[in-house]
Amino acid sequence: MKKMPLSVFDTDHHVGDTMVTAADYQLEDQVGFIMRCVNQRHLSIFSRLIPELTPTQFSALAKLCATGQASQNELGRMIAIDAATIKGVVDRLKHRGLISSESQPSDLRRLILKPTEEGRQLFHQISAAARQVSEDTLKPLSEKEKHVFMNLLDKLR
Amino acid sequence: MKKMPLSVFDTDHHVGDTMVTAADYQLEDQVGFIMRCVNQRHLSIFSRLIPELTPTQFSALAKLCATGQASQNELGRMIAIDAATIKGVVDRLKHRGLISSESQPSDLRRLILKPTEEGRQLFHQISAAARQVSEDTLKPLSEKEKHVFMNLLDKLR
DNA sequence: CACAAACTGTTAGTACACAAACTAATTTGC
DNA sequence: GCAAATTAGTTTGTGTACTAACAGTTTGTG
Repeated sequence: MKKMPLSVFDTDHHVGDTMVTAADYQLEDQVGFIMRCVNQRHLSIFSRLIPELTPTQFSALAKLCATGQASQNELGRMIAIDAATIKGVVDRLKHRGLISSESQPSDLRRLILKPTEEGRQLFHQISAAARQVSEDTLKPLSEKEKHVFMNLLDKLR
Repeated sequence: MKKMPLSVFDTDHHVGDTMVTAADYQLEDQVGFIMRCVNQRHLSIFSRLIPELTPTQFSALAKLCATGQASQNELGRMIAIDAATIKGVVDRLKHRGLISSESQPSDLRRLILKPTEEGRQLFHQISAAARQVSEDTLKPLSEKEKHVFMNLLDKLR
């Protein structure tokens, strides 16, 4: 289904009393809608290859392993997660013993986060799978298409 | 702070026992990560132009206006939302008087959903803004790039 | 006909994601 | 030097989104 040529988008609208019709808005052609679908597929690939963590949790752990340490808000900013959300993510990672936190003496507002040894080990264990997730997600595209797509996607950031 | 050049990304890793290091995984180059960022931007555009509804609620209403009616699960399937999630979406739309539901006599399991007159009016009112959302989201791309991007995105669905 | 299989809707549980409102600590600007 | 602004973290509330488990209902097949 949905294989009708785009050049034709159904012209059989217009009833007479209103000029706006349902037919001139095609939900399944909208960026947001397709992105949500693509994201669903990506999520399913991710949870299959990396059942231990959610994408968000992995992002946080990966960034923390890369930087060594960061405050909670700082970590959120680095991976584009707002303050209210990062709290829950950090709590869950902390609860599982993958990261540790202690308040910073020079600024008592700050919580310094660091990956634990167990956290680092887990990250190293699954980082190969993480690369595979990206590869699998882009699998429907040719090498050239992948490059073009990533380039355009980056422009929409 | 954190303004150290990326070209240097901490090379002081490597402990000796494993070959996998932190530096060879660049979070911000991964499809999933960038898609989440693009989605954030899209969401902010959407809620600015259409503060009345969330993208999911709008999808449901739009599809229901396009088809006239559908059962709850059916509606979910049409817009790629699972049964548990669509229930909440439908409940909220119903609560706001935008759609109505009645059980289908010929199959007592089914709830037949229809947009109310108010729901149809709202949809028609905001459908122009909805098109604008897509346009604004893709604004960073040229006409040619938009076409290429949508084509590739569709392949990843 | 009977009964297993499939389907519809519901609930509970987990996990983002963001807005708004709040406290506490620090930095700034006059 | 001190009020104002900013920053860090927390809490609450709303809205997706998916999994798993469950109760009715319908249907296909033996």
